[in-house]
Amino acid sequence: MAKILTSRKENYAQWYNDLVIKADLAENSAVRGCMVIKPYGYAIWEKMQSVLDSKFKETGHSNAYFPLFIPKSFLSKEAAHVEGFAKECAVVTHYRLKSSSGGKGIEVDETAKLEEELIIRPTSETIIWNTYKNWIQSYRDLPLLINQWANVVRWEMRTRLFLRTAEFLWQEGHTAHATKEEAIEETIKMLNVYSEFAKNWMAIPVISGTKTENERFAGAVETYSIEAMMQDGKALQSGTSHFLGQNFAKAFDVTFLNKTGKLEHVWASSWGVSTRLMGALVMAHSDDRGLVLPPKLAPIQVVIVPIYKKSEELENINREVEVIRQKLVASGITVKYDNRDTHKPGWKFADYELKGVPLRLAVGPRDIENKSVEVARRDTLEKKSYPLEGIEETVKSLLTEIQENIFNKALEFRTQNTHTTDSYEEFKEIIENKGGFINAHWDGTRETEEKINQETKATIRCIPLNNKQEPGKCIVTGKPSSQRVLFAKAY
RNA sequence: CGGGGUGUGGCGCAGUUGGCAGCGCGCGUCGUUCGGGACGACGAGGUCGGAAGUUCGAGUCUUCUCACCCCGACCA
Repeated sequence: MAKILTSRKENYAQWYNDLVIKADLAENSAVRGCMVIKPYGYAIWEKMQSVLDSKFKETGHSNAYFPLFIPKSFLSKEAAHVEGFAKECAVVTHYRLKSSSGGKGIEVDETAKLEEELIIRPTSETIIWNTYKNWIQSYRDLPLLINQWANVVRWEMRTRLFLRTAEFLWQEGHTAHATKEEAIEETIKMLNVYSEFAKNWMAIPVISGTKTENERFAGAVETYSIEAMMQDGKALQSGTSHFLGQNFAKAFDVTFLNKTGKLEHVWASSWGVSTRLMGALVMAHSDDRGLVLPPKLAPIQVVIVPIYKKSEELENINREVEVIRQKLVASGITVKYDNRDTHKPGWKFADYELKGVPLRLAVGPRDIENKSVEVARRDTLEKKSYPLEGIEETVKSLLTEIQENIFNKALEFRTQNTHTTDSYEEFKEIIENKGGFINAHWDGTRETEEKINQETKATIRCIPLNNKQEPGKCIVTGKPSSQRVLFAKAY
């Protein structure tokens, strides 16, 4: 087999890059830091979108759309928020071009300067809260449960396909509530939507928790996240949900009359997942031969490849496969029959493995003879013949099995790479040599977290929800601690 | 923003002392092949990132410039 991917062992980062490009998920564009998401990659994103979108609808949310541009003055209304995003904003300053004086090319027309500059949204809290001000007057207008699917821009210094790009796609939910309790409940409810999605659809186990002050969203009172472990032991924050308190309501003066006729500021949440999930999906399951996709998110769940010598044989196989295909489609399975005669079977095998198609059926003269089909699993690379009779049931249960298997593999990997220690020396040694997650005691201060970060590159990923309360001593300062927190190097 | 590197057919690269722009993959046509990335023959495709300079002559030397990549600080 021609080796086309760098192996994970050789260079994990390179493997990831190779894979994203070779599997046709995305490529770098002519614009620095911005990627082109290719049809195959976008198909996966669309599946994620469609599942999440229906979950948002089920939990009572409606979609809407707010502008890409945010007046500069809006961004500065919430102090922490502007502080957090100021360094990575793209700014629109002019609205017209003109022909260059030299004759060729165009240049900015300096006479067309905007009175107020526009920020390309790094997130939409400000424009949305400015709008909510007009939508909310009474407790009867609450809760307000809105989501938007959009692109945002954060001018990142260094970018990586899907994991960190200057422009990325995401959804951002923005809700307004009458009480603090309700807003917190919403924040956690959506965090749970994310964690269930990660587990049940992406087949990635995640740890839900709260962020420390250092890692908190700019403008939030509390940030919750789901953290996943990648195959190199690093953590990937895969979704966030923020309890915003009354910060934005106060900044944008969003008030409502409660039942007793008293004017109050509303309580808020915001939550989002992005195309970064694509990166998580790639890095959680894939191997040196290519992508491994969970059946529930695979654009093609089953590919059928005909094996033949002469064209009469192909006609025969075509007829046979059409029957199989219809049975599978009737069972709700996404099937592709690839009978292109421009590529050989071996080439197709390798290509669909690279693209992570969960199951591959091969149908040749031998199979027709034996009334069987050769089925190859992408996750285990196992090949086996199954009777044609009842193939749709076989495929269905294999797909279920693959979905479970890759989740279990990811869970097993995480378990094996999660450590517990009470010694800072050991902590350093683990981070340095083994990687993975570490549960350790921490005194709760920003200083200690920063010290650990500087000395080891590890950060506190989260304080897990429903964490076991367990008195101990901070691994650095020895000060008392009531629980262990989750440390790891992160993307 | 600091450090390092690279720009030559679609992609990956070679190009010696300055002397006819090459190789592999891919692409096209034809034939033989087809149960794990087939092979042969023929063929198409490049103002060598850009500008200026040195020279009889520049992919190669000089100056300037642009772009991208990698490593760090920052970040979902």
